[in-house]
Amino acid sequence: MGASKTDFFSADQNELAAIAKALGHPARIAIIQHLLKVNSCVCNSIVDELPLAQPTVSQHLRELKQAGLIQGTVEGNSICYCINGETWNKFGELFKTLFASYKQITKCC
Amino acid sequence: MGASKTDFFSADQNELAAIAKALGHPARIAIIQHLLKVNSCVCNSIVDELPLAQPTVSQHLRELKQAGLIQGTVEGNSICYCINGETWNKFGELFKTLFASYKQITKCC
DNA sequence: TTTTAATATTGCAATATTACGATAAAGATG
DNA sequence: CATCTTTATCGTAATATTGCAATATTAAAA
Repeated sequence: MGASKTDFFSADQNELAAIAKALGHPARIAIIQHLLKVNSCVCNSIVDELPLAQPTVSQHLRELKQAGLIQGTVEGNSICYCINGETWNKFGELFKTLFASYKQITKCC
Repeated sequence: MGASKTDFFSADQNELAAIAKALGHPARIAIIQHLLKVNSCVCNSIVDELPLAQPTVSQHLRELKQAGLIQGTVEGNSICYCINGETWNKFGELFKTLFASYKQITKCC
């Protein structure tokens, strides 16, 4: 019907899916890559980095924040964003585990 | 407008986003985890593993296939699915690189 | 050849996402 | 205080996703 049946999946599965979903848009990948590149808190500049209007960027930032991937701190009349190190590393482990749990199948139909 | 402005982002960013998007649903995470667990080709059983109707599962399988994460081979009157090892490892590297490129910030606003 | 089994496709309804103009909010600056 | 700057929120339109019943497809089995 349009709404995901999240109740029928494990918390684990829903969490992984939620992070992946948050990363599932090129604008949000671009934001993350920018924050990783400058490796510090960034105020103003994010909107200028993207080919999107300010309200749209603000919306993407909120989604990344809700997923726990980034954090924003009020600094005067602007807001500084950066990667949320704690959750970033935690999520990195989750994905690492997921991808690493594949054992090359030698024989397959 | 509803449609992502993919044209304005790099191929790199769109690819990462596309994989993340494919993994951005608990049912698809569940399918992937199941395939990783059994570590072989699986015909029939995927529908039974999920709390979803057969057409819905078929749709999720198609999305995972289109993203390149899994592959399906016709085997008699059924179809065997498994992780696509080549692309799986490639995507694993992409995510590993993304998550590893974070250097812990000691001082942040 | 009819039936059965497994999977895909179609069509549709409900909901979510994406994008942006307009506007609000909140602090800085003159 | 008036204004500017920066960011968030609201409202809304366009499009995408999710889910399933009904149906089609394909090959095995009887």
